[in-house]
Amino acid sequence: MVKILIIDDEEDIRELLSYNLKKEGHLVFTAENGEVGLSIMKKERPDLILLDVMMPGMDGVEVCDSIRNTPDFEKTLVCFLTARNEDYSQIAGLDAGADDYVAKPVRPKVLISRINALLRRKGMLSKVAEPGENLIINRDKYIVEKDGIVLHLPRKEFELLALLASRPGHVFERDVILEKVWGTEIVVGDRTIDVHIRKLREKIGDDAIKTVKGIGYRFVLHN
Amino acid sequence: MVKILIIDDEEDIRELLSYNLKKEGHLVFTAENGEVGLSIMKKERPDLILLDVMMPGMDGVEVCDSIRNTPDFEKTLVCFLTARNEDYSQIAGLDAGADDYVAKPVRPKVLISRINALLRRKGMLSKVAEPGENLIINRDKYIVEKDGIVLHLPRKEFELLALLASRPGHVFERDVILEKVWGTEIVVGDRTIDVHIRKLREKIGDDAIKTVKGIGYRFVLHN
DNA sequence: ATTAATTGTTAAAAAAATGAAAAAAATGGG
DNA sequence: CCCATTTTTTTCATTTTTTTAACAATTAAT
Repeated sequence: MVKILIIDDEEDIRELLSYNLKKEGHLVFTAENGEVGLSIMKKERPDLILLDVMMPGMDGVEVCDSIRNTPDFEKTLVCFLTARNEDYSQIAGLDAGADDYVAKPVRPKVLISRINALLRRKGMLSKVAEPGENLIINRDKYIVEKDGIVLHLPRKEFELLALLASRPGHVFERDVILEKVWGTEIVVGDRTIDVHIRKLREKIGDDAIKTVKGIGYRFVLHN
Repeated sequence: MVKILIIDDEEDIRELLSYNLKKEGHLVFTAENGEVGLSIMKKERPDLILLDVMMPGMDGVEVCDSIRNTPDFEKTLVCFLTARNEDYSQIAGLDAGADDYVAKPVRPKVLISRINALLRRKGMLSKVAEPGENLIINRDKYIVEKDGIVLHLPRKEFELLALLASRPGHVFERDVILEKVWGTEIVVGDRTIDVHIRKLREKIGDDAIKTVKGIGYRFVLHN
């Protein structure tokens, strides 16, 4: 389940989108303008915000700016709803930090596929568990299920595992891991990654994460 | 030989690209819209899809989303064909999971070099050995498959093999090898290359790498 | 065939990378 | 503020990779 906030001044749109997203199993909130939207955001902490660009009062770009400047919400996903020819918003909006666009008039199927793509890209829908597989990562609940047993991993361990598992088989280089999990700001020692890897191995088994000496680590399925 | 699917609504473009790609020795399929394209994709399982962004019906971003959502095709290479000023698509499209872009109007030579670069980057051109298919170098996973057996090569050996195999038949001079694999900074003795070559020969067979006395080494196909 | 240059082989040393354990520091909740 | 948990650092052991060095074998040219 993903929390989605719709900010649009047109009631019809809110209802249309809300209906379709709920049908997808998401939890939907709506707001009719930017101010209300921001306050709902702070209360409900949605994973994704659908934001109309053209609105009376604060327009979408301003709202997005505001979101990006609100501590704790810098990384909330924002998807603009934009009229097809609003070239301005398409460029300014990207600058404002939107993660995606959907052109109006919105076709529900398109929207849903775009939202799913976005969530998947951002690792919120990661399902590492195909049928025979044994590890489920639930980014929404911050939970990992290993053979049906629920594990509550600390944040760094969770992020690290989620990253590795996002592309099974792919070798993540140490500096990429550092960048993705720790960010470019924080500088941590050389052994920090190893320690977290070891803790993960303790918890999910030694075989899941392979070392590629000189390069980095790789997550592998089954076995 | 690489299987390429072209999805574009303009017949002229399809023909132009098709003609040029076939001349390169590729196997080409075409589709005039997204729906047809997706169905051909499922049947033919192309290695690469050239996808026009602006099309009536499903646009390129949607098609790409769909590709990324189709089990088994998540990693198919997608290259967008995009009008020069479609800024939006260039950014949203990368996010949508395209692997590269070529701006329209497409110049065949440019396209071909881009495609080759892309295939090489993604390790699809290092499928050295067409008939018999006995050596596959996968840069993403840092593994080498020799007759279906997966080899985990240490870093230097891998880099060395990848370099040599990147241009089968071409003789790499010793100093070029040193520069590409070791870099200009590091200075190593004269026997270092030999030792690595020897280890590679141990692992992938003596015939794969030929010595060219006084010059360097050459990687050869078959046998 | 002899020779000089180059490359192959091998084992061992050196360097690099990682694992492990424990302790210190930071964080967060009561 | 204190306690428990998480995260990072430190140190040392272990393993793997890379390089060196000594010598053998090969090659190309004379």
